[in-house]
Amino acid sequence: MATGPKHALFEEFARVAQALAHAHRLALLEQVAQGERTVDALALAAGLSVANTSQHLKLLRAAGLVASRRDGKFVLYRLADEQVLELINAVRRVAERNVAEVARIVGAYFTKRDELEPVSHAELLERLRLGLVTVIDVRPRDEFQLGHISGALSVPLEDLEAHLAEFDPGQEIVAYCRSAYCVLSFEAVAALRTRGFLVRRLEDGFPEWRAAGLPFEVAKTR
Amino acid sequence: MATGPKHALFEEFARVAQALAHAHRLALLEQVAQGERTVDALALAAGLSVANTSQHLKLLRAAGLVASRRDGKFVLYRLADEQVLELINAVRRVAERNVAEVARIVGAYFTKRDELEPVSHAELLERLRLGLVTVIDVRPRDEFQLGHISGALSVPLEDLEAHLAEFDPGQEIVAYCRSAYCVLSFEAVAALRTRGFLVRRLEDGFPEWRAAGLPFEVAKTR
DNA sequence: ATAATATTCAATTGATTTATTGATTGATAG
DNA sequence: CTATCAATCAATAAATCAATTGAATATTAT
Repeated sequence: MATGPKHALFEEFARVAQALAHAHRLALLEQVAQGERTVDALALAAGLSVANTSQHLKLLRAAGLVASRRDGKFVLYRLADEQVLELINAVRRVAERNVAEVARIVGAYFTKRDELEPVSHAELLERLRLGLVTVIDVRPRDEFQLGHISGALSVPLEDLEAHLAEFDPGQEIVAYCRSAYCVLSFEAVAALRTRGFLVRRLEDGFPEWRAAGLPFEVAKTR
Repeated sequence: MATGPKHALFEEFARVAQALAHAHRLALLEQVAQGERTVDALALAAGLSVANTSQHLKLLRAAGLVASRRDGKFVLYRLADEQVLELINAVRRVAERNVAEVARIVGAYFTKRDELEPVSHAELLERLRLGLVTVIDVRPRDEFQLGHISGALSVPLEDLEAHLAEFDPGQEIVAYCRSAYCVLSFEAVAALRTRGFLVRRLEDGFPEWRAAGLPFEVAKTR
């Protein structure tokens, strides 16, 4: 049973899964999913050394999860395609449903801060169209500039205080971030609720919104 | 960046991916996806020692990919749920699209034997309803008995010769197997074509058919 | 109880993976 | 051409994983 085309394919599939099998690489993939980033920027965002980041990225590229191109002195990495986003979310869904420890972490850190249901893509799209919501992007500004939901305001979590005056207390706020469990949007929701705003989270992050073909904008080239 | 709930979740997601990251475990998952099997049966099917199989299964269970129950002396393993099937197929799709080596293997071993498009679920369902096709299940008989497409004939690949007389040369045959790249159905198609039959493969295996909620039957308890 | 069978566990060995360090390559600017 | 900066490579040590072996556990049949 150790030979034949089927086993050869399983070896390749295993290599793809292996590439996902490290917390740092999942963190890098989350970053890369926001848009093209340099190795340096990714290393900083993930809190890793540049050499280590480079090696993880190399492995991700060999597994077909990311692609890269050179732009002058920089090498820019991006997600290979949208199937990769689906794969990552498939892992997340299985872990949510079947791994007790995930339920425990989510229960302890996340749901208490966000008792209301998150907003779905469809609902946000409709309410945006009707002008009923303020959408805030709580990621760092450079990620906002790489791409954001059309009409969203850039309100990095650390600048939240400074933007409070801009929000209409009568209008609902929807906050979004990098992905389903990105902490920033949970923190933003908690902070705004204590100040009396009506605020909910988007069901998942910007990459999923873009992959769904919904309207987004890009600010600059870099 | 090495602490916090997000990192803890990534560690858990990585554990799920890690469970998929071995060819033997993917082979075991494919078997388990056909229906409940004993450790012994799985070890035999995968060509592994029982102890080794048991340890791989333990890891798969810890990652939430399979579940088990004891029935007398036996422990029966099954897929944890249908999300796991989706996860495995998400890995397969990414590998097909983005890993050159997969394209090479598929090209070399598979597509040459099966130049026609595979039959989709919807098409097979319709043609079955109209009585236009003979559906053959080319897996070993015990897998057929664990569950098969309603109306399918059990024609294990090694018994194919003996069943040739049963087939109506004027009617199209659709062969299916365990999964998208299960070799058996490719071999069956090749063998039947050389004998002049009109025959195609189903687009993927029995587990996907069942997960899609399409009609299937179970032969015996074991 | 005892034996037989199915599975799991524990300990070992060899292989693979990860992070670090420092050297090297590739590209640009002066 | 040289200096500089971004990224990669190479070598190493620590940690983890995989397969084997033999012992241990759980269940059934005698």
